Amino acid sequence: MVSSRQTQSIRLVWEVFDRSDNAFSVVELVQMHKDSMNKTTVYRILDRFEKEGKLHTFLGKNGLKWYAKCNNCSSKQHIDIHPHFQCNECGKVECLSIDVKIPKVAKHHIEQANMLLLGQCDECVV
Amino acid sequence: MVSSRQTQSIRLVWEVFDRSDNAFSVVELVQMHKDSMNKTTVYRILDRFEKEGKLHTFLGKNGLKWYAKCNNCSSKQHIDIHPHFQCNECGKVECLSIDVKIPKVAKHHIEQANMLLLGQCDECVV
DNA sequence: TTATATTTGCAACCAAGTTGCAATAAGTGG
DNA sequence: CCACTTATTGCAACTTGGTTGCAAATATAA
Ligand SMILES: [Mn+2]
Ligand SMILES: [Mn+2]
Ligand SMILES: [Zn+2]
Ligand SMILES: [Zn+2]
Repeated sequence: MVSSRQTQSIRLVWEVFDRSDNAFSVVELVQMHKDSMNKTTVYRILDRFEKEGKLHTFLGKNGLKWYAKCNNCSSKQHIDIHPHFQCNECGKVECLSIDVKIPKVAKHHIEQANMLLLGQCDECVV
Repeated sequence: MVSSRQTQSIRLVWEVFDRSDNAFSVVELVQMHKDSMNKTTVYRILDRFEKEGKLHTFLGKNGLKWYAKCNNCSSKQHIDIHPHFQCNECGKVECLSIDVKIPKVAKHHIEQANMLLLGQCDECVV
């Protein structure tokens, strides 16, 4: 279901993404809002933002869910599919605006390619 | 820790992989051995096989852990890194022997690229 | 066959995520 | 400004995948 009311909690969660272009894990998001709302609420709001095309999600290296702002997506479709990077040192996650060409596989129909790059980020690289 | 004894349980878990080139989720593996061993044992044996370079693991579309046979890996290193495919219809997972060239990202050091392709497998494609 | 160290079972635990339902609070119209 | 309707939230309980500590079992070397 898509949000139809502008609540305090919705504003608070959105602010985090509005102020930064980083990706945030669901664990961070629950943690940073733990004094102002229930974790269920955080999960539900993130869910709605995704359905509305405001945020997109992907899985980090341990299968943890991450959220980041969308560009030009809508409740109709998510169009900004791109690879993500996660730093093995500090754990930070970034959206990468590079194109991955989807490989062809005989007799298969490929709909989507999820790519997660692992390594050291600009702050952790030696 | 690497196996130093050949037990019944170890033999049973290995047989599954020996008989097929499929990938198996940890959930399937626990399920199929539930009458002959404890789930903890399954987890521990899979763990050892990975450390020994007999199996490699990766995450499927819901963050679930999957295991598949290695080719020419050892306890020293896993060398057969490749993309995986998961069918959106039947859930089946396959190792793909295709090369993915690792993209360069400015100021980052990329160590590894995990790629998961999603779509319809040969049996589910229309 | 015995000794020893590895492996296993079990029960309890943990973390991420979900559900049902009652309470609360946006938004609407009067 | 007030009442009403219904979306949203809090809460507690639950589910699932995965881990841990420790005592019991068992593979192997002597
Ligand atoms: Mn992204
Ligand atoms: Mn594989
Ligand atoms: Zn870093
Ligand atoms: Zn299929």
